[in-house]
Amino acid sequence: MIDKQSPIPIYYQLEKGIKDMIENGHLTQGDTLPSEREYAEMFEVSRMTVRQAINNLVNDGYLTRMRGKGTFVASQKIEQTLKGLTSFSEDMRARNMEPATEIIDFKKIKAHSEMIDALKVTEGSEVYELKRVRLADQLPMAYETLYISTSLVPGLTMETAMGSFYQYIEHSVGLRIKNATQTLEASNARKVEGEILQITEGAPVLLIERTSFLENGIPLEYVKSVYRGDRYKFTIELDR
Amino acid sequence: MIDKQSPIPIYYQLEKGIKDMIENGHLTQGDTLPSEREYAEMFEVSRMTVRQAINNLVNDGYLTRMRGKGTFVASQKIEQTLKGLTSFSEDMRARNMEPATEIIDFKKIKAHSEMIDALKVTEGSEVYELKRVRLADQLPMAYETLYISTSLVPGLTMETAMGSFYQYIEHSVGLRIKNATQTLEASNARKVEGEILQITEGAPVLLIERTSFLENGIPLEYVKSVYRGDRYKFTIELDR
DNA sequence: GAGTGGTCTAGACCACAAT
DNA sequence: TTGTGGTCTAGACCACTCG
Repeated sequence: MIDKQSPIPIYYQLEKGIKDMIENGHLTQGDTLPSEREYAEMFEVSRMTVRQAINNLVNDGYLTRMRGKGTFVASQKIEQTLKGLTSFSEDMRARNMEPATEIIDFKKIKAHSEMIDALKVTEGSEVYELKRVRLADQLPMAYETLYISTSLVPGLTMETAMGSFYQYIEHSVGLRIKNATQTLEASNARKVEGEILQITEGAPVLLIERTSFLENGIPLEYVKSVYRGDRYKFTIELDR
Repeated sequence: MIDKQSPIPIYYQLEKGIKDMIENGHLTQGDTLPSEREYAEMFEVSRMTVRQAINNLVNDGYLTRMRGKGTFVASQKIEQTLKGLTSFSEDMRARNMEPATEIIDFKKIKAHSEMIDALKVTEGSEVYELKRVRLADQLPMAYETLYISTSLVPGLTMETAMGSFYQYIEHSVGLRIKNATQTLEASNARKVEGEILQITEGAPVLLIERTSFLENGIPLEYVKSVYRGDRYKFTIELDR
């Protein structure tokens, strides 16, 4: 497992070895790892070197340490999915609700100032405008307007627009979404929003705006959503 | 700057010292820090101890290292402050607004069911209840009710309640806040909230609930806040 | 060549958990 | 009391940058 002659740092070899065991299931949630002194003896390295490997895995959330007890494989998944960027479909499934979509409108338009800022496209270039009602367990949950540059995703169709946009982008187009900037604010439903969401005009709604970015920093989509205030609560795990 | 007799770890004292210098502007973006060996000599500690402090700051995005060149203050702020867990004061300062606080009420009460769930205290144990109006540039921004177990922070006073609770906890009490779970939802101002926030009853408000945890996973505080919907927009950076 | 961060050693004492 | 992780020491050699 460890080659002390290798130019690859020992701590890194050990780190990768442990990480692999977690990822391929040889170590799973809650398992106790050998103690730091055991690892040190096993591979004939210093305990500080072992600690460096384990430190990195703790920082990355793979392991947790408990003084006096030991080092354990972290729980992952459960807390993991609360953090991070999720699509509407993923979000609803995590809440044990069944997502669905109704398309209200889908067309190409000329970009205007709002999108030029968000998507960093040039004035007058073409973007898709997609308006959808997002349903959870058959009931309206959100009304969403999505803008994407046609040059990035030329083959967008009605069919793909029905499902999870993130799934489509990542699996079919092969682009990887890296991060997003999101804002949330409270407001009142306007008349048209109330009709679509089946709530009264003026009822509380949560406005969410999101710009998603690819790995190279290029903006992929700009989405404005209106969520029913009585049915939707946004939950997030924050680290300090 | 460093007290070797203190029970607070040396690396943590140094880490905090450097972080403070960055946060109050004594060190700014691009500045070169003293080398690890210089720090070690300066405070008569081992270089490994210095490295532990610097490692943490690098992981937190405050510093960057370049082999053969030195250690530098990272560019941060812009993206950094958007992520992560921030106090009201930190949040407002990041928006170039001046935070202030008015205490409405501060007392000890017996825990009831809501707090028993959130703070994991036993029924009937004592908690502080602190109600505050949070101001930004002299105007009401949020109305906040905070619960903390008296056993964790026995010395909480009116004076400390005036400022940043996170600053107090981290700098004076010496506890380290690790993460928090936060929910956001849209609602309407109730009568009393409207009066305090100087908005009309029924005006849109953003309800934020937060439970903060220490490093050992113990819940520290449970906070319910009502933010003015017309003045406050929550912004967050999400990774996929 | 001098200075920097990157890695590593072989110990040490402490606080904490379990027995 | 034993074993764990948490902190710390006083060195060492390496790879890299820069003058």
